[in-house]
Amino acid sequence: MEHDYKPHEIEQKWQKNWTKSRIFQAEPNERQKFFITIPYPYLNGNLHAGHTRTFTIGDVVARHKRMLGYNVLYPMGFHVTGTPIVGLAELIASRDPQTMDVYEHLHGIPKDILLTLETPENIVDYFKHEAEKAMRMIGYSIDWRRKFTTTDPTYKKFIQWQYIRLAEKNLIVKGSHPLKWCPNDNNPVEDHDILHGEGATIVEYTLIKFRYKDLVFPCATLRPETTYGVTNIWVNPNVDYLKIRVEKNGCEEFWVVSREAFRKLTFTDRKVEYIEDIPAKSLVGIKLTNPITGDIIISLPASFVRPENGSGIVMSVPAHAPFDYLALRDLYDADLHDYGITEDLKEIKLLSLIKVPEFGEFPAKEIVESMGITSQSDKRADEATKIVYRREFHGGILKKITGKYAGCSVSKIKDILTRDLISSDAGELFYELSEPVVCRCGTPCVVNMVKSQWFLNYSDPEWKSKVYKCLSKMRIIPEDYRVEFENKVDWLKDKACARKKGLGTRLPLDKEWLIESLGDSTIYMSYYIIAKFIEKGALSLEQLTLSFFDYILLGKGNNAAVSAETGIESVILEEICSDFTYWYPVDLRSSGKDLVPNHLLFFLFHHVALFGEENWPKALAVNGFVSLEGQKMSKSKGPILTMESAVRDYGADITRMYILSTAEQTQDADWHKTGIESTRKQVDKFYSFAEDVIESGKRGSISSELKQIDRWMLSRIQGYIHKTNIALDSIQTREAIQNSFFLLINDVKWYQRRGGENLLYYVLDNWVRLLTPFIPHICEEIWEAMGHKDPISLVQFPLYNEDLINDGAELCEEIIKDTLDDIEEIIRVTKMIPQKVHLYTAPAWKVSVIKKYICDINLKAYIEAGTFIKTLMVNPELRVFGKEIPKFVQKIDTEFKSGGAERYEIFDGLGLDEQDLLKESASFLETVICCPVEIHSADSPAYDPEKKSRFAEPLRPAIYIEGRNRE
RNA sequence: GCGGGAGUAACCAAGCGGUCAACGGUGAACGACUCAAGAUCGUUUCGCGAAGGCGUUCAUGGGUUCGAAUCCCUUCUCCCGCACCA
Repeated sequence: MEHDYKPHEIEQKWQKNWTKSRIFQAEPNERQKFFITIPYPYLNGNLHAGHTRTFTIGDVVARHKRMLGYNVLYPMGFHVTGTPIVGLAELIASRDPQTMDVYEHLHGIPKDILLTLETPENIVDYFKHEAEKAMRMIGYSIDWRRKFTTTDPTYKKFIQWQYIRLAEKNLIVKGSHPLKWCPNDNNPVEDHDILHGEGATIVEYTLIKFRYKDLVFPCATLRPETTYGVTNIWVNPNVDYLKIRVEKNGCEEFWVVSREAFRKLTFTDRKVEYIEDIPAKSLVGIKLTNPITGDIIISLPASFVRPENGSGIVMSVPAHAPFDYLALRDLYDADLHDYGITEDLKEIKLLSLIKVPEFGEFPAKEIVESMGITSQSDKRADEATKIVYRREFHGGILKKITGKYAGCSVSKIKDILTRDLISSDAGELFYELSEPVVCRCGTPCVVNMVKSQWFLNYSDPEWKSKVYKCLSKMRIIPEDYRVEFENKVDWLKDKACARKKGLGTRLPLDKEWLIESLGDSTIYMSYYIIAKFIEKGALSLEQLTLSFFDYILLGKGNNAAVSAETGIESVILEEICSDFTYWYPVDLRSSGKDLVPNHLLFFLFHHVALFGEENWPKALAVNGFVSLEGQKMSKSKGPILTMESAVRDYGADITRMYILSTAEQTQDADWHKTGIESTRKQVDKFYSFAEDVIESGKRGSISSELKQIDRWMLSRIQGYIHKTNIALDSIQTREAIQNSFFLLINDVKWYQRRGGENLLYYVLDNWVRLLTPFIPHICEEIWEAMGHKDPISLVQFPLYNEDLINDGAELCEEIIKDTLDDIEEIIRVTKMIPQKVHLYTAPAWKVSVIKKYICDINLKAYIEAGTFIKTLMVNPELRVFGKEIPKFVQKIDTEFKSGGAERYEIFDGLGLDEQDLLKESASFLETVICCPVEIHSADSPAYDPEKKSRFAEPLRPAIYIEGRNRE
């Protein structure tokens, strides 16, 4: 063992050693297996601090389980399908300045190599080597024989099998899908292509088709149920309206909409054609038919109607919509003869259709009146609308007027009603952006209905219910994420699963399309098992037939038939099959929390769809992100810290320990230079401790005679072993490092300070094993220096041994430490230089009061202080102290009632005299405070000039310090 | 808007009904060692205190409780996701 800790030398040595000895190459055996996977990285850049956190968590769990005796498989592959790598190749080919800068300086790619990364293939080739190199440099215990890349022809065979089988189960369907669209670029827009409107979403409206003669007046609404309460419709006299021809599913209709609405409709799944302009004025005052009630209603003018929203025509529900009520009220006294309206609008009856506890019959009217809103241009009308809508949505029940829907809650009716409206041709669906979106090219975006897309049918209720079932049986770490997963399963809708651009596998049902890249990474954990055989050349591309995968993954068919069909030797086939049976299912999939609503969800969906329940995954874990000095990382724009550069600068062990100690579980971690620097010092301390212990040559053991401090150390280390194991089991890496490192190192310091040395070797022996999952290289080095031949990576992890827990020893140390702290506090406060310290143990009467109290409370569970005092006074020996007893009882009463009695019981059980304890420790106290210490009993103090002994209490000696003033 | 989460001492960050003036780590100050520096070790780091104590704290304002950083409600602030993108 070298005198100075040189991380890189040690790390290279052990990495070579591990590779050579193949100790992380996992093969089935008689031991229990543990199959842990982490999502493989997407290779459009080097691995960074975020990967470092997630993958290191995986490695720590893998190493911990391995040391607990499990047969652990921790494999890794590379994800390259999809568009970003293609995009990156284009950017590099065109020498985009920002890209060149970020990839050269932050990803650390040498300029001459960077210039060659002009094709996706070169990029994949380069980064997969870099990624493997980085993961080897940081010491992950990965079985590298199983690596693969998602563009491997063999992998594509696997994915095709997956999609053929999904299609057979009718989980892949063809349909239309609304997309944010730039009409100028004629392309979908993603958030990074947008000038403004990033937050915009696509909102599904229902168009209610009011009719007038042969014309349709569509009104867009989010609340189709309110159609039952429509009293009129609104048109804005200052807006341009058009008559258009609309064709959908072969049916032709003529609609009246605003000019803006016409433009939007051209992008929907309808054929539309301009016929003529219609003067707005001619639309006011006409009588239309409500398509679901058959009521005849009038059209009225309103200024709040905006041509760009919906169709530019609005249906009016004055009982429930404040704007409608206001607009109607504004017209009560207006002269509408111009429009040919002669009716008295006050005659229009408000129609109430929702019952809601907070309001009476006409919520809109009530709120407008109570808020004192004056007109439709009042700014508070928006607020009133929100309030009414929210109340009605959450607590509203439909009234009788809604016919067969009466009694339904408003929050549940929308989908049902919409479906009914569509089937009766009273309504249609219409998608609109929640806020204006402008493309980078300056063009306002629209919603475009893309036709004939391939979808994964995630909204299938049966499929979902299987996922719920799977979730309910799974362990979710941390448990609070379970709700999140359940919500997301609920929220997931059908998802387009094919694309035209990028790298990937062709969709078997339609070779025009490529399988979308989130869909080709859902069950690949099973492929790791096959990959080993492909890597060693036991399987050729042609042999990977559908029946091969059926046989291996689903257990369908039989060996002889598959062997005959594929030409794979029967023995090999059997081996692959039994490997799969042994390793599957996945025992733990651990990932960053960003993958919860996508990858992890799909991982579950595809598993439950294809595999039998016995092969459904067992556990999911999620962890937080990593930021750099408070800044969010970005692969394409920086800042970024690569795994390799962190390891190069600080070493693997230090990087590993730092990234896992700085934040817990789903908390985000912030990478600070000062933080990792201090970790370096900490690891260094551990190294020198180990070195000192080894060099001293002393190997005391726990079977030799133990002193108080030894028993204390023994007990403490057991506590940390216990907590570390528990923490690692629930992937609380910070908690695990706190216990196995920081708290333990502090105790070791105290142990040595108190003169402990007998157990130093024992401590090291446990400690080094405890830390191996986190900092494996340095631990191997120390383990070897301790004289062991076998790698520590395969040695038994320390297990909790309750027999070594010694509450008494811990209590005694606590008394000493507290006494020392008290003495030091007095010295500090009085600013004196101590000449002599006198300690007084408690008088016998206080001890007997406490004993009596404990005895009584054990009998009765509750003690009333006054009664207790009376029973004490009966005893003549105690009666002598009658004056002091009430005060003392009061004190212990409050203390004990909040659970403070335990310490006394423990001490009592020791059969130890406090005098002896203090006398034993006196010499220690003397060295720390640099003056003599004398122990007295408060019962008969030889020296007590200031009567301090009266403060003595059991487990808390009184203190009197003689000192001189500081000059 | 919807859904999830967070606000703790100089900073990072645990705690999530009594053991809490609140783990641990940074940073800072002082002391020990040293010719000195670094490393290391010790002490302190909310306020007051020449006796181990007292007082005021865990975003905010209320409430529940014998007892709240911890439970419930109000308000404020911040972060994340909302999709066809990995």
